[in-house]
Amino acid sequence: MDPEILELESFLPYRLYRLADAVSREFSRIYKDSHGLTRPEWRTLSGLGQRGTMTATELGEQSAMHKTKVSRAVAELERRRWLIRTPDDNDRRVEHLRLTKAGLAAYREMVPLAKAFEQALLAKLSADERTSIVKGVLSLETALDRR
Amino acid sequence: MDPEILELESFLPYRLYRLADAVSREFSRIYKDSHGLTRPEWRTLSGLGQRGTMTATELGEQSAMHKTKVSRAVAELERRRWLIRTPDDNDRRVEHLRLTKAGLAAYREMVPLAKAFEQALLAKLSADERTSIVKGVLSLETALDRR
DNA sequence: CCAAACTGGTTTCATTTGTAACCATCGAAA
DNA sequence: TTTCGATGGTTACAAATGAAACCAGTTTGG
Repeated sequence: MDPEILELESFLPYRLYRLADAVSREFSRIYKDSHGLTRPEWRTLSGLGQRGTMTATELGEQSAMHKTKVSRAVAELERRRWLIRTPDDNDRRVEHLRLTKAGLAAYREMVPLAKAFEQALLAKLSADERTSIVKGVLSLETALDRR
Repeated sequence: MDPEILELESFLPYRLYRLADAVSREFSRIYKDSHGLTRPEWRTLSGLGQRGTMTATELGEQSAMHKTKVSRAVAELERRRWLIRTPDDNDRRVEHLRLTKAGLAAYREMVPLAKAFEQALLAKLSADERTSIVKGVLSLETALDRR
């Protein structure tokens, strides 16, 4: 392998990014086409749907989003009346977020679609390949965590 | 597994995206910190460094970028005098792009860093895990291609 | 008790991006 | 040859993003 040349097509960071981008783009149709949500909005909805109540900071940690993204996503979901904020009793900087009935309804509507999407994706792989991708992703995740 | 709830942390599209994002962010320091390049600019440089001469369309195909990204990246690299355009003899819409000496120098400087980055990343994994990630990514790539 | 450092969250501003419209030019078909 | 649809590439505009400044409230250390 020529050390002067980098073969982009086989360069792992590039392949990973391109793959994730393609998958994410495809998946985004579920929340974008149906409800016009952005990715941060979807993640916020999803996080609150899953956990019930969270603060903005917690949301950011759970869904790997910068706090400005969280802030804007929360504002938009609030505007839609899909979530409400309740001030924290002890710390007046903090607000607890949770979905309204409408927000929860939207979440519940999309969850099966999301799961179906993932299933369909994995269904294109052999059992062996499924093991590989899950294992490979996990190992890279943990490798990145400790550093 | 509760069918009403989606566990974001174990949802493959999310994990894939987060992983690629983290890796890409880390990697971007190589071209951003040293030369202030954006990702599309880096990919353009990289594509031309690897292949020698390409048209904008070919660049877009090779590096999975939308043509507006290519167009802007090419314009910027041209402004830096890192690449030059030569009109095609037969088709006057087409231009062939190639790196100048300065562009090539920058490319040659970054290639070893890029390779070292990839090596360092893979070095954190066991041989088994390395096989998994490569195999898993490949299988998903081909799964997405045929559709 | 008070200043200084810190934290949760928002806003501002510049940059990046995506979509669509656009301008050539080309190729095929009438 | 003229017309019309496709193609290579750029541009305009709106929306999404990131960095840094910011505000309010909280904790810590002197």
